[in-house]
Amino acid sequence: MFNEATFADDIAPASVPASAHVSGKAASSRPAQQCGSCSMRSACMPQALNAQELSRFDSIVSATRLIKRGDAIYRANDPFQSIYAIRAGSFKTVVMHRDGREQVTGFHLAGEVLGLDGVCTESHSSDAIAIEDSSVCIIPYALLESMCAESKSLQQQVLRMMSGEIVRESSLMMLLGTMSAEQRVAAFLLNLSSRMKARGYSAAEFNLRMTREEMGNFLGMKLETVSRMFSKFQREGLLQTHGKRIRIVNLDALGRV
Amino acid sequence: MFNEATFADDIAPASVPASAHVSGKAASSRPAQQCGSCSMRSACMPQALNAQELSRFDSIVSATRLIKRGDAIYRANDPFQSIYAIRAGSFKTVVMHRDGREQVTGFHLAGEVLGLDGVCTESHSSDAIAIEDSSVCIIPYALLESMCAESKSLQQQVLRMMSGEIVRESSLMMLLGTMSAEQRVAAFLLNLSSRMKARGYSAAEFNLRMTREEMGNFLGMKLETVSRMFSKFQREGLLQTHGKRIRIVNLDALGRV
DNA sequence: CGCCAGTTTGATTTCTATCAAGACAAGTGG
DNA sequence: CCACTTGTCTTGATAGAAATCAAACTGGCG
Repeated sequence: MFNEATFADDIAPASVPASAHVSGKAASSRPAQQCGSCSMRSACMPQALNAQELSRFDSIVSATRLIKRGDAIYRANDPFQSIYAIRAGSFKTVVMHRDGREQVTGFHLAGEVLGLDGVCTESHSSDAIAIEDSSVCIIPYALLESMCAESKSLQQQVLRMMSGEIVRESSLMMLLGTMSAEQRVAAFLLNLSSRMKARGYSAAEFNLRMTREEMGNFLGMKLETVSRMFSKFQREGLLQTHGKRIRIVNLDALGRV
Repeated sequence: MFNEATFADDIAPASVPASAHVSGKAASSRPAQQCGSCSMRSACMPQALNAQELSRFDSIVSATRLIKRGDAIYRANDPFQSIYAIRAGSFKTVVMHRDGREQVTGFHLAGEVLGLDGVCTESHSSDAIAIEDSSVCIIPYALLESMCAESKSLQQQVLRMMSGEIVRESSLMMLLGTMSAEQRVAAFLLNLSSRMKARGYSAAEFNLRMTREEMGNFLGMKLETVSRMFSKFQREGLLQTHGKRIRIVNLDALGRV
């Protein structure tokens, strides 16, 4: 049975009562929800829109879709038609090399938008794969583009999102290009911590949704190295781990690594 | 004396007669040129515009600016006001870590656009530094944004450019995250080769504008390693180097590394 | 001509990958 | 309920790649 992800095992944010989530239905596509009543609204794309724009925006968000763990919203070379706002759950985006090696280019949480890589060539250049049962809002790009021409604030929002993605990727290049394995893992944990916090969850204690191998593919190292770094931080008293359960004991020290 | 970069030491493309370049003047800012008569037009931003849009676009390109080797167009944390189209020359973009380590996030040639990282926070997140004497067109972002609201083709062009930058950076993450030093250097040379070719220069023989250290900072390795890989390719008969002068002897084999 | 930034090359160290084995937890089916 | 599978994670031993340290070479330029 499909259960919409609710971070039930993390410390829930006060602003997201469990009832705000739609109870699971196995259908893979459902009518759109209203952005105005979505629990992710403040973190999501239409944050900058006024009431009138919001209702217009609602009308172009055609549907939501449930994605099971391991399934893809889109894959590399799929024709580009829509972008996707994450309503609930988490995803990884992956670029593949012909020889099979893969690089995870990001982990994405609720409120974030996926698929902007497709604008440039009208086909996607990465896979977007759910790392837990998740749901997304489907935003047809052609309609979004049209509405951008009319709404300056939406246009600005889309451009800002794209630019933000560019900046995010630059800092990942910095991580991959200049940091040691130890520093990369620390930076990864801190980044995740602050994003969980921004969503109302505890910054110190949360569950990782990805495996050690996926982390390694993201951080440019092998899963064994990720594991060793976790053990190291634990020995040094910066961290407690129990499988995917993470507890950051000393956030400052982790930042100084 | 300032000499506007003309790749005079590379094999010149037939479509760019030397006279197309403005002769050097030490002034750092000059009136804008007309995009319609610019030798970079086909490779540059306004490629998608019709005559009327082009003239409107010309009017928002306020000026061109000469940048000497080593000087920056903008630096991290500078307020974001304009984006810059490279008329001639080459740049590197660099993100700095507090501890002084730097990651080169890209090398940029004529026709490419710099500064889109600033849209998201209204301040730049990287430095853009000329690696040879260069010139850029200044495109005030506020005006560009306004014109985007009116010209669908310009809006699309800007969105495509941004998306292209996202894709470019993803593939760089792949390079940094999964490839050996040897493969990175090979990929770098091939990439540069194809970009030189796209500009009408020889794909096989060109001058590097950056130092070994800058390449290393880009490729996530030390300058000595870059040098060793060059020597290795040379021993294997894939490449001939003489300082910054590069001659790719076996392009296919370089692609199979 | 000599200086200097940039480059090449060699010797050694350090870090991470690789290979291998075992631990652990969750889930399955008998 | 238990044996068993399976996927994930941890840990250790070793190999391999790149960094570091050091020295010498090159070519351009004042």
